[in-house]
Amino acid sequence: MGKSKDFLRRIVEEDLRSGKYREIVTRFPPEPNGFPHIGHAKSISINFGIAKDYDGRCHLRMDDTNPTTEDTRYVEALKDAVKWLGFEWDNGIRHTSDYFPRLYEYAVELIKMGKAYVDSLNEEEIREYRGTVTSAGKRSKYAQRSIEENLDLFERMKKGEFEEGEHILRARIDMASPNMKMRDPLLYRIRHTHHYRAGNEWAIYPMYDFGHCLSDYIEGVTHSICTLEFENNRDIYNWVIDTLGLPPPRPYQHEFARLNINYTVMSKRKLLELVENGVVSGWDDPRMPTIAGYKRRGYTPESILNFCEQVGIAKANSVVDVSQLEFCIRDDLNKKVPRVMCVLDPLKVTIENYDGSEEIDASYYPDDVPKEGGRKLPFSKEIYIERDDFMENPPKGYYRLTPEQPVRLKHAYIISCREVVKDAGGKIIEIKAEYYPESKSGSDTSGIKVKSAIQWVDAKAVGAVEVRLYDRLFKNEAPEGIEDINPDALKVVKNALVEPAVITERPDERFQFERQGYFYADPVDYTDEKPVFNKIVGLKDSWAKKTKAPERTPKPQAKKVQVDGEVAPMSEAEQVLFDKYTLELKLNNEIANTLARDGQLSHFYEEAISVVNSPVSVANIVANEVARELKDKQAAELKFSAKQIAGLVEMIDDGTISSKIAKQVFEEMAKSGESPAQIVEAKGLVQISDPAKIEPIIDEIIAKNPDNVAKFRAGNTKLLGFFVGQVLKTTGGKANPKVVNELVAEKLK
RNA sequence: UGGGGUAUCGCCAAGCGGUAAGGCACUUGGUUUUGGUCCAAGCAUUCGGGGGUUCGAAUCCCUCUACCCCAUCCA
Repeated sequence: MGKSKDFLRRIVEEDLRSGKYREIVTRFPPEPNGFPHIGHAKSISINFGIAKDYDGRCHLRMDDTNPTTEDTRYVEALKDAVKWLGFEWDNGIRHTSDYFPRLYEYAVELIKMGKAYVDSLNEEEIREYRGTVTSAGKRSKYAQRSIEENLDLFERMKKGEFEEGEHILRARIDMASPNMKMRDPLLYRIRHTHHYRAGNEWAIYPMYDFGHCLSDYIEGVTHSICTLEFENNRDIYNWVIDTLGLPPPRPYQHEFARLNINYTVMSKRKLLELVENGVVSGWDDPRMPTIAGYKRRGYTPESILNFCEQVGIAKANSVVDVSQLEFCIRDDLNKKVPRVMCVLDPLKVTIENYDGSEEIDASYYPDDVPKEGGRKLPFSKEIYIERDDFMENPPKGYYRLTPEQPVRLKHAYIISCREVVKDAGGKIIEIKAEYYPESKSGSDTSGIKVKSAIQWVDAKAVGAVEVRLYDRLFKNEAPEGIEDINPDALKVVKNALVEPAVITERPDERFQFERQGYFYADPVDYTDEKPVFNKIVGLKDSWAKKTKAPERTPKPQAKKVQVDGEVAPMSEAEQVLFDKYTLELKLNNEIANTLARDGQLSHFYEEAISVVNSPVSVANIVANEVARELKDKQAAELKFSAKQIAGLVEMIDDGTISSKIAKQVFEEMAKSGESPAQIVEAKGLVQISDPAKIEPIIDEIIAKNPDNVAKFRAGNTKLLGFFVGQVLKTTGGKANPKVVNELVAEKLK
């Protein structure tokens, strides 16, 4: 039952198994031009996670090739993020800028090979010359320059003799490539800018496509994992390494889908916009999807990592529901943090029959959290409860305090409402209540049944704190930018009332405020004089769900109509073939169509039927199996011949082998080029059709799977396949499936 | 429009010719001094559509459709 591995880990395992690499080296290569967000966390979790899983190493490398946008402040944020998530990078932080000298040498080498040239077109011309996605580009006249001239120019570019934009180094690949990225990509540009690390030493800086692959190579990276939008860049990645002829081991690039979450934005540009426009208080605003933001909000590294694991790694663009993230943090905090009481919107309750005061022992943790610890709760005549824990005219199903319904004060006594005091405007300002002395929590002999227990705080022993209630930053599921900001994403409660132990004992930094949610002592603004708590996430609230109208209406959304496009008409020659196949050879339309439209296939087919007179069987194999092999190969590259296919068909037709075995034989043939008869002989693949041989096997399988037999008899006919499959498996695929099918159906009746 | 990708439940996501995993969300019911947690049950006769091959297809073949990426001297 081994848990299924993601496709990257599968590749890594295969590379290890095949001996391609002895040790796995990955890297997390951010550009230090912004704060890392939860999408980076996914990348960190993948790269460091894989290195950890396979006993390899993971490097942290600043991909700092663009001096105009990068800054050391972001480097720090990146380092913090990785550390906070609990990972250690191998042997010091690395920088692409460390490799500038070596990168320069590689570029020179490319020039010497005639594979790179200095172009002097201006920016606009370069764009024009590149062509469009549907039309080829044309090469610059400067591509004619001699190697010597290129060398000289490039060196002078490096020395800073030219203005920005005057010259540029390009690879000489193919200006007509269908892959736009391969149309003589830019390798080095001139930048007279101070680099935050390299200073003013360089006047030229490598482009991503040149610097990245080589940095990976230099570091001995084996698996260069990046996001989907770099798929087109993979060709350059390989081109650079290949044409430089770098000795193995060399890295290979693999792409996965970046993380998206609804109700949030994930691009550095949009995040920067929020910061610069003051929509949020900074990169670490608790509403930001940055790692710094989540950290300040109170998320734990464990919850983020767990989230990354839950969403998985695949190649399909997707948008994860934010509720998945919220689940992860609740799930983590539920088993970790102390429960305390805090009243956000206080309503005074005077317990008229209570005098004096007492301290009540209360555990920090509910019974289902196996942790020790507790505190004293001061209790007296005057307390505060949450305003919405009392209703004068409650709806059906309301469990809390009403004029008719008593309620328990969590950890303390049961109270009943005796009188509702209102101000001139009719607003309730106080409840006068009665308590039951014998109802004390833990020694309740009152026999009174209550529907719920609510949080409260003692009026005299209360601490006023600031509580910041955060909600999702955007009101739209797929926000564009500032116009979609949720105006209620932050509500500040200036004077929330919290029980004293939270502040005096500080048993933790994170708390569950009972019945409300999880909260975090703000690491920046919290002081003893003015404690500040951030709401991390609310508790699940099935009452609120029932009360409020469903906010996301199911939206029936009529089934999308599938439009069927036009099929390109056949050429005359194809039509002639098609007619011949259907009319003369009695092929069905689909097979005839497939064959007739593909020159290679029809050719192959004609050759095969000239050997064996079985047009339909041959057609089936050619149109299905041979077509697969011919997808990314030329007919000349095939290891097998039409004649061999004919031989295979003969064996099917005379019953020597079943079509299932035929597939197996075909695969072997495609790989080794041996004749079908040889393969059948060597592997003993002759089919077993004798019921006397098959029946005992069926009996055995039936005996071994009584559950499935019962299910089958109860009407789950799909299970027929299961039994047939089992029989085929035990016979190594040799049992005649038709016979097996009949026998199994018979026996299970 | 050329090229490169991707389509499995409301949202993620396994699956690689033989019984459609799992998580989130949702819906019931039970436990509960948190309307939390926990527990039990229910959630895809069907895998973007249509054909074909096969005893058997989400998986193989053909074809159509939809969406994403590429024409920064960004990464």
